Amino acid sequence: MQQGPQNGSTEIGRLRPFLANLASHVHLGEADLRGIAQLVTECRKVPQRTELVQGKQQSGEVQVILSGFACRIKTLHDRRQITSYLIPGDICDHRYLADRAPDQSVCAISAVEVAHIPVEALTDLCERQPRIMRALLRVSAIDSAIAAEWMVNLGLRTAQQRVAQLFCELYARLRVVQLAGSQAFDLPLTQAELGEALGLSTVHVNRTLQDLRRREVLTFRSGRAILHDRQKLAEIAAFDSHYLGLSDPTPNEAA
Amino acid sequence: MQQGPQNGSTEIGRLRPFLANLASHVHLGEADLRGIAQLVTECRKVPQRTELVQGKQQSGEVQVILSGFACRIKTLHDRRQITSYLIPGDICDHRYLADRAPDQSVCAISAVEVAHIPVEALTDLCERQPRIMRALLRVSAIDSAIAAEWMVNLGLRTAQQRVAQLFCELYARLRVVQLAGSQAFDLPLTQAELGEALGLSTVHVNRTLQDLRRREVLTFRSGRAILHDRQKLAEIAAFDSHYLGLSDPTPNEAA
DNA sequence: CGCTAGATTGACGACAGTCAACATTGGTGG
DNA sequence: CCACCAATGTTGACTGTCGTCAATCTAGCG
Repeated sequence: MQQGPQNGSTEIGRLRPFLANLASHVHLGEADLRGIAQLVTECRKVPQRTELVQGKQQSGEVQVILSGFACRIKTLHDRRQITSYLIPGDICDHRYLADRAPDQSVCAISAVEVAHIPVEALTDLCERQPRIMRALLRVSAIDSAIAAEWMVNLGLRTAQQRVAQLFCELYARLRVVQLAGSQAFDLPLTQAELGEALGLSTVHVNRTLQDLRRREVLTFRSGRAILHDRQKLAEIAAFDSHYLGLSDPTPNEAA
Repeated sequence: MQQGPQNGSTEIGRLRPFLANLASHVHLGEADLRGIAQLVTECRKVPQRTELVQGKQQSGEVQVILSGFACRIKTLHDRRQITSYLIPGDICDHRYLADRAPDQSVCAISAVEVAHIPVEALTDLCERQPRIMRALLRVSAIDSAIAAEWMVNLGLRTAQQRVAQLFCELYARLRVVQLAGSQAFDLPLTQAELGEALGLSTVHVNRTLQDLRRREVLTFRSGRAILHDRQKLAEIAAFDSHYLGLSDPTPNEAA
């Protein structure tokens, strides 16, 4: 069933977040999953705070996060804007779809495991299995939808609402890959890194978090988020999960 | 050479902005252009301030802007965030790539002409002509890159810089479709609409524009922008056109 | 035990929002 | 041709959210 130490069903285990992510959009069979798993040429561990993908560089590979957290970053002068958080199951960048490199870099926030998949092999597979193609395009579309929601965040929400929105989003996304409990999840971010995503200063993030904590809505401490009152949190954020394209709330397959 | 009153080479003329847009990323031959033009089933005129695409609705067609300006919009409570401006040659939304509707609506800013292309026909063409597929994916990738740049705008630029950035971007994009002169272009936006894109209040947009005018960098008045000092404007914005993926500065074909 | 990264606090200032009045423009109809 | 109207642009006064700076606290770690 496998072709070497790197391929086959053992890979399915490691790739689970990615497969779960894809399967949450388009139904994929055993064969599809195995097909994808076999494309993985390399799994590597990357230490905290390392660049996974460089800004203007071209590579023939797609990188998929298997464990840990990363983010896409754009830099202006010497300040950074985090344009998205990448969680297990996410594709580092979708530039592989178009053969040109946009100007974002991807940076590991925690220690991260990534799988490499050669673009060509993936393209071939997509041609044979349109369902897989569709799943990948869906993932990419949702990526854009998240970007749009973040613009709303930056453009018209207050600090409170921004923080609340982000935690609602991350909760929903982490649920998909089974990395969130019913009201808590691990999130190895510093307050500074939250600020870089939310367009807020570290100090203000701190105060906002304190306020939410005091009101017993959300506690975020030492890398762990506890959503005491998801209802209220969603209210504050005016959160509508629609944009995440989660049709089925909790896929149980392969759990 | 044509198959009816709606198809064939006459369409090439009207579709020129779209074709120029595609061709600026991937080289396309006469045959490709004709192939695309023949897919157009309908061209309609849409009055100012009309919704072109509704939020959560699915349609089997791609809509392309032929003339006029539009924008994508997300709404929070009763305030709007413009997530992108659409200019002639742009595709209203890329949801056709994934078979699921994100939650943005598209709204005509000025009177607009749009061409409709059935998704299926386009998909078929893409399969026969991978170059066209690649061009479409490139366009979609640049769309994402613009979104990321707007996040930088909202997240870490000041009002001045935001305005400057936006005008730099629009200038560059309008150049591609031959809608900008050497230092001026038409832009039928109100200051309020600028504010909705930039995350600024109308009043503040007004003051910022005044300041840029006073400093003889940029004049924006009654729907026309004049870039008196593009150099300085780009400096203020810290503008780097790289993200727009413009390899060749001024394509002259079919001009 | 001291070091460092991260979190927290306080004081202060500034950029941008809000409100409300007023001016200008362009379009419409008498 | 002018009067009127609505939409857009402009201005001033005031407010508030949030940024900056800098000091202090805390916890993990060698």
